[in-house]
Amino acid sequence: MNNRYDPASIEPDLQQRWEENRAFQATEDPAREKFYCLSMFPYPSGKLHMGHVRNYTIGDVISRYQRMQGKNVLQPMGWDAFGLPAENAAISNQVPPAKWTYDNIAYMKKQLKSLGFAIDWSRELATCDPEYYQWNQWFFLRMLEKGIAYKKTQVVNWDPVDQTVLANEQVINGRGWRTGAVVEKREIPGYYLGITQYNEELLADLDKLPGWPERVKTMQANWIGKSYGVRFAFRINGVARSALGSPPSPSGTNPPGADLVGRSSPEGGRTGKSVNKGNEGDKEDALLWVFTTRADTIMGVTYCAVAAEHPLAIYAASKNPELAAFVEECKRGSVIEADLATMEKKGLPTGIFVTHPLTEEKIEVWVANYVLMGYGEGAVMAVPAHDERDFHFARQYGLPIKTVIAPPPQPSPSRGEGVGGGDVAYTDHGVCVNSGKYDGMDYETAVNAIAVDLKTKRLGDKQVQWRLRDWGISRQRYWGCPIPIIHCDHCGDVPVPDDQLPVVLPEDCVPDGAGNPLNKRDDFINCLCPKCGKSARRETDTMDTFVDSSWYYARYCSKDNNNAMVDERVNYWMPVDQYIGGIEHAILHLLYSRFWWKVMRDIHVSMNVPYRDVPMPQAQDAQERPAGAGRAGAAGLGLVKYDEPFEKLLTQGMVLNEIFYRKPESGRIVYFNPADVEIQIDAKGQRTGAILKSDGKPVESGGIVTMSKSRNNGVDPQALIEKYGADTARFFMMFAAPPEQTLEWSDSGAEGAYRFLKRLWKFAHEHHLHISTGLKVSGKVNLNQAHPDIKNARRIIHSLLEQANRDISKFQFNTVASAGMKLLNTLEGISGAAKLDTPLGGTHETMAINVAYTEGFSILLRLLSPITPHICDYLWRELGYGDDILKAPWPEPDEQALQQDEIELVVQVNGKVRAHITVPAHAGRPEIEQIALADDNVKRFVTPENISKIVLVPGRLVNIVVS
RNA sequence: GCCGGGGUGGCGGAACUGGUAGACGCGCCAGACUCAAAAUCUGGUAUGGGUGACCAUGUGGGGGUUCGAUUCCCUUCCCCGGCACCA
Repeated sequence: MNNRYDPASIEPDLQQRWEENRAFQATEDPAREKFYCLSMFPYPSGKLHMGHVRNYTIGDVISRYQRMQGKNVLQPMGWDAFGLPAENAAISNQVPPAKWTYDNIAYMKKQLKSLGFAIDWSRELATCDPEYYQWNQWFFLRMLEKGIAYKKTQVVNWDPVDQTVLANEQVINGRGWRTGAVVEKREIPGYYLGITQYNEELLADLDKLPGWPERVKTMQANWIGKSYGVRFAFRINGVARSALGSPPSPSGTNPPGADLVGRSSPEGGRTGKSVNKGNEGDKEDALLWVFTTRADTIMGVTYCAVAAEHPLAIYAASKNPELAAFVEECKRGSVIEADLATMEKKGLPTGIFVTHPLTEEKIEVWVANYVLMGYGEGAVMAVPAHDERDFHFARQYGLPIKTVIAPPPQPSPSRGEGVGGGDVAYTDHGVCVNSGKYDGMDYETAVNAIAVDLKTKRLGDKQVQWRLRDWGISRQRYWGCPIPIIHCDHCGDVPVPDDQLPVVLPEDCVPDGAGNPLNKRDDFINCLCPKCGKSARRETDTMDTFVDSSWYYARYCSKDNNNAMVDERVNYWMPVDQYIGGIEHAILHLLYSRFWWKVMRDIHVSMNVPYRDVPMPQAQDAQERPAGAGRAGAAGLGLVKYDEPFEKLLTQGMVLNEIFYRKPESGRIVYFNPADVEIQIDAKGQRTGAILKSDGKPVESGGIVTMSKSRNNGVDPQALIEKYGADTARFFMMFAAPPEQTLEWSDSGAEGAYRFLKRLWKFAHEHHLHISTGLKVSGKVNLNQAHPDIKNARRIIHSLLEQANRDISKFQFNTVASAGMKLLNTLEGISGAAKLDTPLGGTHETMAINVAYTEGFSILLRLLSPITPHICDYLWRELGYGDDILKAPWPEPDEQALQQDEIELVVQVNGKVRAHITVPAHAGRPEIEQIALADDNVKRFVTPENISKIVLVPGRLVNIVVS
């Protein structure tokens, strides 16, 4: 073998070998335990970044480890290929998004292959492929049939230049992130998915996910935002129900068509817990419904406030120009929640009064900008004494403040000043006062009593409120999955019939930046109405790309089946045993996926008849299918089993690097790539400054942050692979930090990883003969009777293995890598310690050394093989261990090797380490105490008289307590 | 404001269920090899004191429980992430 480690000469060969052997192609086998290891698929942005390398290395280490544990492992890969960057690239380069995307996929796939990931490429998919997105469309139509998908008109952010809806994240300081145009609020129609129909289950099932990080579950729970309270109504004096008309549905939490004023409970028919709708009939007073979590403060209501979009506000504005102007102003304001939080509280009285349902008092209704149309009822009861916002508003407009809650009887020592009226609202729970019959009740008692009273009057009841809104999936964008709807002047919105699917997106469009280019494609738009056959127009909106990523994990399981979305094989592989990806997807993608999966479980589709007559594609690899596979589920069953798609979740940390910059007197900050900066240090290695290599002048350090183009602190993985090879890149990524933590890039750290692999190679080269000799004579040697130095080295090796096995099962790969390094250090130490002379000496001692090398290095190679597969695979074969390390079993420690005759104990005096003693492994307490007390240094602190106690921790330490 | 996660050498990070704090690596210092440099190898490297064996201090600060605390409890400061006029 070559005496020099040259990754460039071995890695491509091994990758080719794995590919030729189809080493990582997964086949369903009910007899074997499966392990589905999934990393979040990348957006094909151009080239891999360090975050990808980290993500996929973590996944690959887990996959390869599980494989060596004997599991049937599936690790697929695909492309989240629809999305805005392709359109933006198309606009600046005048290339069709499809070409840009497919070129990027080709390049990135090459990069992934060069990293040696154990991926089953036969299952590769791209979401922009009609073979994939046809099922988005098909399933969307099923959702439409079941009422889970629906159309409604809602206020959204509208970019007037790009002529598209913007997500809230895409609006920066009230302007479009790309165009800089002032964003407008617009009411436009779109399709929505009823994720709120699943809010209860999405929340409750978080408890079924012990393998998910706590913080992700917390973030999802917060996002779903369940709160318990009371929903009740004020009678609106002198305003008839009919006067308020039929407003647009304000909130995603409500099913389409719900009536705002006196509408049904947001939980609607699902729970059957319908609240009294109040008095029916046009002549009756209309009702103003509000929701509160603090029904115990209901006696302290001094006004009501409604959102500008609330029908009552609109009604009042129609009679009052000043109010109308204010309502308009509010509507123009930002819809970003964070902005609202800091906005000044403004409001105007409507002149309309309502009747308090319990006190019959007259209460004035205000329009206030702090009330959100999208949450609850778009209207609140205001209790200034016990709510911060109401308090500020009341102060500003001189509205009355009525205290109805007093601090609880038990003195709470930490209460601040101003309790019970004064400069702040008292918002804690307490006891009702000034509340008539409710006086003296605590929070819970009061809420219950008030809810009962409201219910008796048929004006309210307890109610659960959710923060989660339905998921709007319409995008006025070209590069996405077309929504399969046809607009007909006679028949309305008509779903595209199954046998006309897929609605294929024209791939040759070059967007010009103004609106959706599909609107200019008559060949796409013009079609015939499936119902009446007259000419009609195709919907040009496309689906949110989060739709694509909501079920790709299921498609991998039956990727070659063009007749069904999923087939029986999905129930073999799913759920995903381990999902790995960035924390940035903690809410959206993971919540949407959980929702989509549950809908797949619940939608009962008869698949006895294929939806269209398409021949099954020839399976490229003639994969065997389990019996019964081929059609999704049996009639009357959901498409999939199981409640949750992802059993365990690992959220990897970001990859960071330092930023360097200069800020000229005038002008913009200039960032310099760390590769072009030289760090200056003093004699102790401490940092004194940094200079730019090119001009030798100082630059400022801006701290260590996520790698990004804008701050020019990225490191290209390609350069790393080319310089050191894939194994070094992988080793460094695993060694530098635990997977969930942030990882700071370090050039010298990568260099150190390379150095270690060179040493590993060198060791194999130097001890080639010893190892092959050891393999031949291993049966003839009992290592438990070898030289003490060898036994000692073996004990260290096996205890390192023990620790590494514990760590790898916890995904603590940094200490696994570290154990590998220690293992090599130990092996390198054997030769000196045992005075190795000739490798073929033939004495028992020499044979023992050879066998110890053979055993130790075999452990080392297998332990490291998930992290650095190339070098380990190569050396395994080269040294004669076997044909294929991929088929080798995972190493387990030898209990006998862990035994020792003598052990070292720590001797403490009053908890401070004073000596180290060596005692026989099975020494009893008297013997240990005697040896400990005989130690010279111990004697300096201990006299026989002052000993008050001796604590003995077996195998660890002796603590002598002296007075 | 609420909810999570963290504060350990010059740096990244170790420390199994309360039991030797700083493993492993980076950096730095010294030495070997070399005409020299790179590469490689050997030794050292928490801080302060001592020639040294050792001693004192030390895991953000303060307090507690314990024979013994990075680990458990209370309190406080700081950093990161998420949510936020949510009624």
